[in-house]
Amino acid sequence: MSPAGRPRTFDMEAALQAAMLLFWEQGYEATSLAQLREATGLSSASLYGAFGSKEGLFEKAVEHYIAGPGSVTDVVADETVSPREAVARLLHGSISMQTDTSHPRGCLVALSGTVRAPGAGEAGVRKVVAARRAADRAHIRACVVRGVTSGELAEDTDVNGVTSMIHGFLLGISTQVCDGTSAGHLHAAADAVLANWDARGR
Amino acid sequence: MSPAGRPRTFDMEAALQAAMLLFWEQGYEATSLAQLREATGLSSASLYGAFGSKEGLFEKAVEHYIAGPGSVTDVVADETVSPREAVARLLHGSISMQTDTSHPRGCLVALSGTVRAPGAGEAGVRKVVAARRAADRAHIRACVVRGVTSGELAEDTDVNGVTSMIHGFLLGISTQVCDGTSAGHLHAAADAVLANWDARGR
DNA sequence: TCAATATCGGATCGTTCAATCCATAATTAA
DNA sequence: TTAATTATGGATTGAACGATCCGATATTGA
Repeated sequence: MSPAGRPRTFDMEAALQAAMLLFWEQGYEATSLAQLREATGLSSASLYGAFGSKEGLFEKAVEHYIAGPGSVTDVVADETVSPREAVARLLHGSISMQTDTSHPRGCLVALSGTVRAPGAGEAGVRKVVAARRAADRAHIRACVVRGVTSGELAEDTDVNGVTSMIHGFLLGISTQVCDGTSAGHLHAAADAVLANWDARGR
Repeated sequence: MSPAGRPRTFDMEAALQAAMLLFWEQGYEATSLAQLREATGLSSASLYGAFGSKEGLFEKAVEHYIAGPGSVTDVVADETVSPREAVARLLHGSISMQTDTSHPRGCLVALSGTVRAPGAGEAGVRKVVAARRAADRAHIRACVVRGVTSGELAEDTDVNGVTSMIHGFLLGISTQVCDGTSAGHLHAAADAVLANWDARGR
């Protein structure tokens, strides 16, 4: 049943897509409501009626990102493939997505909310992206654990160490892409990380 | 010979230190001039007289950072030590510095200027930190090349790939530290990267 | 048919932003 | 001394900020 009141006329998906691209390109702080209004074609009233605040819009835009381009990292949570294969797809897939020229460079989740600002709104911005980063890390760690139990990795493998190595490289991809490092070099780097995985087999 | 005119009464080093800590903690965009005025104890006139603009102050603060805490990465440019040793000191030194609780977490250079903003000032902010990142990368690459020529690394080593792996991990340290990853896990991760280096020997 | 509800465009809110101006003070060069 | 130059504190600028208000409009449930 439709809710009472005048129905919304704008396309929510299109608005979130436009907002996502803007936040992705410029970051949360540097993106103004005036820009968001122009990009989405919405008035302040519509924007605030639908999302409550700039921070609320950012959260929804991040969710849209995670469901869209950011979904490339979902493969690492797939336990039906071997842990090495999952990590390989995670790294190579992330590189391909982040260097795709049809949208802004890098990863919105990796680049946002990495500094602490005093405003209350900042904490919320930080929380939503940090949560996704923590989830990715947890999935990587689960892969490493699976690798050890399956025998792909040595028994004495430092799980947290290998996890931090892979996750660190993953996070560093974004900055490198922003600085212009080529996809080819990054794919080779991912192979180097995976070679490390192989070298740790018993 | 002293320059003509009324001499400056404030401590330039102290002012840059205060500004550096603020930019480090909050990032360029989220740091306001009012905060910078309070932290440095200077008036707008003194600030603008000495640095010209917020962007100019940021550039000087970054130089102060590079000469101070950021100097830990200088070791990778030291050609008197073996390339593996240089990379080892780079990674472990960076982790120790970034997790030191006597100052903000992470690396100011790695966390700043990773997004493109439309304003003209943004380009300048981006330039100064991106230049340092490029320099670090070049030094890492030189180490990898030295490793190949010295025989530490195999002749068929993908130089750009290994460089991107090491640099990517280095850049990713900052985000991990901001998210609370422990120094211990990161040191173990650095060892994993270095183990990769060793495994690539011929 | 009508009250209640929710969205719309657009004007507008008070605040904060980076930056500038001004009168005064302190120094050097002539 | 005097003129030129630079730094100082403090008031102030116009613009941009995020957010809200308002009258008009469109829909639902009674």
